[in-house]
Amino acid sequence: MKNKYSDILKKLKLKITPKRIEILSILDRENYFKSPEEIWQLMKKRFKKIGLPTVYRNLEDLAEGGVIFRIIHPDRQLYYYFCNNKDHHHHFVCISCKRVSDVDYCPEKEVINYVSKRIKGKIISHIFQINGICNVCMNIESSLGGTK
Amino acid sequence: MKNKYSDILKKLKLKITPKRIEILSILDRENYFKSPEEIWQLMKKRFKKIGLPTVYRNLEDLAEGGVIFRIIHPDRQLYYYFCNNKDHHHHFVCISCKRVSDVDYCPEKEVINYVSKRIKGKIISHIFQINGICNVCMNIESSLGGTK
DNA sequence: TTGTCTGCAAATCATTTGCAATATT
DNA sequence: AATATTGCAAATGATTTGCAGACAA
Repeated sequence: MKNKYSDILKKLKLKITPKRIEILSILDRENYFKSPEEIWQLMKKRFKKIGLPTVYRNLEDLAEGGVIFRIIHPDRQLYYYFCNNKDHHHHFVCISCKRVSDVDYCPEKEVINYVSKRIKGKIISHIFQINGICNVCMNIESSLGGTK
Repeated sequence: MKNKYSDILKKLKLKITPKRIEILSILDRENYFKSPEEIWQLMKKRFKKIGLPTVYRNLEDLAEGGVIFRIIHPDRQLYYYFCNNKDHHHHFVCISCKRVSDVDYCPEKEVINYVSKRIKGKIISHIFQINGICNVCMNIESSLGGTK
């Protein structure tokens, strides 16, 4: 299990430090997106002296390496999410519980033509994120009773 | 022409102030996304004493009302864009010159099924933005000569 | 008039940076 | 040993807030 994260770091040419392993492990543990601050709090359980900048720097490096993903949030704050899905994909984000689900569909191919023909431009990247309510939260909601 | 903006503000139940008119006019003038700071600089030409918070507050209100759009940018900074397109649509953003072009295609319908069947969730909103190089910038680029 | 909008000054707060000490390879 | 990583303290900088005066309806 530890090897999984070591391999990831090795591929990114990042040194294998216990803190990086722990960050990946924390994010991999649950399908929720997390803020640097939250991750820092969890890290402090194991590393008494860890600094918040370390968390920020590592999250940034990992996201840059494409190993974790940034979640777009109105908070004007960064959130991160790890998933094992190696193929290009997108995310469904529950705005209630922060759970993330992979969406194995990418709209890029639908607009390549549009962009090249009509806009005569070249696509470099794209952002696609679906926000909503996950099934768990929908059930909670409905069990709270509520036509109103 | 002035009526266009007044009507917009009226619909949003916002008071019709010269500053709001000017913000809309500035954003409507060119197809570029702009930061609050940039807009503020432009505003100061007419309103000597205008404060930056006024710009922030109004941009936020207008975006909330769906009249202007937020552009997602790695700067961790807000940018705004105005377009006359009333139908639901998305944007192609030139990362070189900040020009925005409308994309009259929405991927939501492609994933409604996916989300309801496989994730069993409910979509509330979605974000789709295409980043690239516009035709103007591509031509500049290629005229700079460049196999390398 | 009445509630909204604005300017100003100050606060907030997530994120970043510099640098010396430490850990990884 | 050589280089990358980290902790700490301090800086940064976009955005927000409180409040009293000004303005739109």
